[in-house]
Amino acid sequence: MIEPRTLKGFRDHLPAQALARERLLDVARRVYRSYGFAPIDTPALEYLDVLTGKGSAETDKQLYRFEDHGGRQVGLRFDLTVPFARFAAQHVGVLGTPFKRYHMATVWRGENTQRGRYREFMQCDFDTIGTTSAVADMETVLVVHDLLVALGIGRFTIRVNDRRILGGVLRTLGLADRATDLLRSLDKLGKLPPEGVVAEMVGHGAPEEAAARLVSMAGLSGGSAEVLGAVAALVGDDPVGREGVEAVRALVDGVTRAGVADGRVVVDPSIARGLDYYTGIVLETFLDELPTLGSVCSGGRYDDLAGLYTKQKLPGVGASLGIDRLLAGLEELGRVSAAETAAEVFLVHFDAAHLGDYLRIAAALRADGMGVEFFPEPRKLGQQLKLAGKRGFRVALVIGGDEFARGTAQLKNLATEQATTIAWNGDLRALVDAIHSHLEAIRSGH
RNA sequence: GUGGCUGUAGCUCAGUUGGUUAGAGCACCAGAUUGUGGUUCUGGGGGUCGCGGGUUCGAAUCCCGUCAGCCACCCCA
Repeated sequence: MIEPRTLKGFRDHLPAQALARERLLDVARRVYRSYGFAPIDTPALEYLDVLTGKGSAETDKQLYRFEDHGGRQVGLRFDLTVPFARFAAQHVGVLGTPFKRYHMATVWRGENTQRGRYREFMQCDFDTIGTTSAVADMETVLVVHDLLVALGIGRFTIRVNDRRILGGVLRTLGLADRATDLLRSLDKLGKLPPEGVVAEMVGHGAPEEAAARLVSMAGLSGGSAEVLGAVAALVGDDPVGREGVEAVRALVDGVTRAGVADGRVVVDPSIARGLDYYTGIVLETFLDELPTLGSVCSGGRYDDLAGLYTKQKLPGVGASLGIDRLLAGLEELGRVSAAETAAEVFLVHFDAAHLGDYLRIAAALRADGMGVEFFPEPRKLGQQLKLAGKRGFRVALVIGGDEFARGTAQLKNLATEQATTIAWNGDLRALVDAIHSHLEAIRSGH
C-alpha cells in the first residue's frame, strides 16, 4: 500500500473549507469587476529567466525550479505580479492602456511553513497598468477596503506609506546607501523595541542619532495629517520625498472623500514591503483581531516592473489578496461555516417505487434555481435526515407513499426540526413555489 | 535554510520512576425503532504508539536520525 499523504506546505481542501474558499473568491470577483477589472489567466509554469531576479534574492531562493522533458529550465510562478509584467509586455499592443485586470490563481513558494503560510496557496491580484494617475492609487485602496467590507470582516486596518518618503528621509539623513538593510530593520518595529531597532541600524553602519530619528518617525501614530506633517519635516527639501508625502496625502484625502470610514486607512511610515520592485505607495492590511497573522492584502505602486521585458514604459499599481491566509484567520476566529453542501434542499429517497416522481420534482426545483440533492439510496428515513442535518442542508423534502396519496409534501427545516405540510395535489408549480418561498423565509430569518 | 517545542484511534487527550493483551470521551457503523436526525440504551469496527535505527531481559516511555506540525529568525499572502 502507498501511504496517502501530501507534501509539506501542500494541502487538501475538504468541502467545508473549499466552500468557504469559493465564497471568498466569489466576493473578490464581484468587487474587482465592480471597478472594471477584467479577468486574465497565465500559465503556472514559466521559463525560468522570466521569473528569476524580478522579486528579490529571497524569492529566487524560494522558486520551485526544474528542467522539463525538453531540457528547458522552467519554474512555477511564485506570485501573480511578475507573470503579469511579462503578460503585459507581451500583449500591450492589443490591450491598450490603461489596462485593469484581476487574476485569481495558485502560486508556489518553497519556503518554511507556518500558520497561514503554505508552499502552495492562492492569490487574488488586481492591478492597473499604463497610468501614473493618483486615481489608480486611490482605487487600489478602495478595492481593498470594499473587499474586506464585503467579506464581512468588521475590524481591519489598511496601513499605507510611500517608498519615496522612506527614500527621501534616508537621503536627508545621509543614509541612502544603506537603504535596504535599514528598511528591513525598520520593518521590525512592533516586534523589537525601538531601542533594539536603533541598535540593529547602528550595526548596519548608521549613526545613532540618525537611526533614532528614523525610528521615531516610523513609530509615529495618530491622525494621518499629524503623521504626514511630522514625516514632511523629516523629509526636508528632498524633492522625491516630498512627492511621496503629497502622494500619500492625496491618497488619504481621496479615499476619505469616497466614504471610507475614519481609522480604516492609516498612514504608517514603517511599512516598507520586501519586494524590491515597489516605487511609490505601498500598503498592507491587517485584521485587528489577529495582528500576528500578518498582512492579508498587500500591494503598492511599481513604475518600472515591465521594464525587464519591454522598452515601453509600463507603470502599475495594485494589490494582492491572500485568501488562504485570510481563510486561516477566519477559521481561527470561528467565522467559517461548517456546511459541507452547496445545495439547500435535501430530497429524501423515500419510496423507490416513486423514483420517477422524485427525479421530476428535483428537476423542477433546480429549474427554479434551487440547489437540490436527491439521495441516491432508499435508506431509512432517520439515517437520511441525520446525514442531511450534518451536511448543512437547510431543508429536507419528505414525500412518501402517504404524501403522494394525499397530494401533500413535508418540508422540514433541518436547523429547527420544524416540519410544514405543503398541499400541491400533483401541481408541480405549486410545490416549487411553496418550497421557494419557505426557503426565502428561512434565509432571511438567519 | 537555522534554532526551540510537539507527534498515542478520524478528533481531543490519559498512559504511574521503561514491565507483559495501550485506554477514555467525542465521532463512525449496527441494533433497540422496515415513516422522521442532534436525547437515551446495547453492541461493533478501528492504533505499524509519526517513521527508521539504537540502548535494554523488556521501549509509547531513554538515545540518535528522519518526516510532519506549531513558534521564533528570515521573508512574506
